[in-house]
Amino acid sequence: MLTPTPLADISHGPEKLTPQAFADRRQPDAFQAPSVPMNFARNAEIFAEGESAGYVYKLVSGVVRSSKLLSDGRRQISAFHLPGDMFGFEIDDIHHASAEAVVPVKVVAYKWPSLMNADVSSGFVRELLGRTMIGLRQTQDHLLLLGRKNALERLAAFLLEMVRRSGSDHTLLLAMPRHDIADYLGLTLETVSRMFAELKDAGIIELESARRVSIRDVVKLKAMAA
Amino acid sequence: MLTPTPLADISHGPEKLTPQAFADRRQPDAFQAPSVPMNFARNAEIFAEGESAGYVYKLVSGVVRSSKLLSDGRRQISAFHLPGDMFGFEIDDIHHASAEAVVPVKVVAYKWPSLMNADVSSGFVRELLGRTMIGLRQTQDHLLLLGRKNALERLAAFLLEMVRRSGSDHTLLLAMPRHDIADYLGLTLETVSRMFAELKDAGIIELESARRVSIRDVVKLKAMAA
DNA sequence: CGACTGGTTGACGAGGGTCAAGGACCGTGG
DNA sequence: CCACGGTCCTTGACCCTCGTCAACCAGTCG
Repeated sequence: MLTPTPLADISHGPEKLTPQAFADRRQPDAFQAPSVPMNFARNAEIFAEGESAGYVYKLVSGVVRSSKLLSDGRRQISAFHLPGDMFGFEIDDIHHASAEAVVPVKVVAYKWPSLMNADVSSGFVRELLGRTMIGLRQTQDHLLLLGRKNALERLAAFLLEMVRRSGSDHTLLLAMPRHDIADYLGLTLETVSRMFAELKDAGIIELESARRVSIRDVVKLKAMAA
Repeated sequence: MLTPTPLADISHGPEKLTPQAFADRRQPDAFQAPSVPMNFARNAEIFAEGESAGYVYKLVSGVVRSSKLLSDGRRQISAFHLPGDMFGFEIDDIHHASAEAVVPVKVVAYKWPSLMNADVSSGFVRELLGRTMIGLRQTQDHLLLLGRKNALERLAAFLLEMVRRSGSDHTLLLAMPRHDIADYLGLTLETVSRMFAELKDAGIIELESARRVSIRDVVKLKAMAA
């Protein structure tokens, strides 16, 4: 069930995975404490689809993507997690999506006591219910985007979501490459790139670099998001 | 906890909303009981997006669709609810999707005590968390379908989902029209119709009528669903 | 019988995917 | 210092899947 550890590209991350963090990751039982801090390098896998779900994660810093794969490699990213978000909780101890670090990431892992276990504190269950409900609502909004919006509307909605969640007013530093944005929006990276160009040509955004976006006209952007 | 119930009542009869049922629907406060039985006619609105959420519903018989609309009328159905399912619970007392009866429907409504209210029983919160988590997982699976599968794969997956959830082995009575299937799968009704024809021509299904589907080759159907 | 809802099928075109080439921007090493 | 390799991004040409528009058919109800 536990897949072999693939940390091929640790070297690309500015922040290396320490031996201790590496050990934590696959054998977190070594810790007796209720919460375990962990670090992951860029593109490192936090957990994989199908793996048994022994821990819940709270993101401290960085960005995480949750995704599902089809057998032929098609991928759908269901969410980007930002600091403060929790992820990885499941009802049946099996992860039904995988989670990877988009950039170097710090998390805190909590032992996950099979959800319906009676000795889980009521307050914790309530907190989790709130977070799960919010996640469900966001996912339903995303269904509408994937099922019914065109490419330009999808990118506009994505930029607005990122502005809102990152708390910045009109300048945005995207943590993820075009390929991840494409897999989040149900498009190809080429189409995402073309839509960026279209928004730029319309004077709605400015691209200081591929990852650094300035929103020049939020009103028009909201109008495009449908 | 999860009460399994026989498949939907799919009679097409235009069972009118009785005056009492209509009153229940908009002023359920008239009832003092903790649970209120209600009936809804085909296509009747159970609650609308944006409405305040005073009740949670448990489906007794029939089929319900949950959907969201864009301002120009594009619609995405996020789920079909079958008997035993619960729907309509929200974290902030505002419905973020609308719910309508696909066929004549019987539900039981429970007063919804602002979720984070301390006097909600812990058992109820746990039950709700379980159902919400299952809903979240199904919605994430649907993201993958909408973002990455083609028309034929979508219809195949839909038919398999309906077979599985209705508990039937290989004959299926679809409660919903092509238009609803299309809005669930992110397609047009014409494309849905063409994909039905394609599956029929391939000998994988048989169409005794538009709503009555026999699965002839489940293995091939599963292979098509990707 | 006619009106209405729901479903099928065909012709056509557009939106976005595919394939390919090339540019920008790294960090590393000669 | 520049060359090199790798990753990421952009842009163009072409084409295919699915949406649009329209006609027609099947049931059902009044």
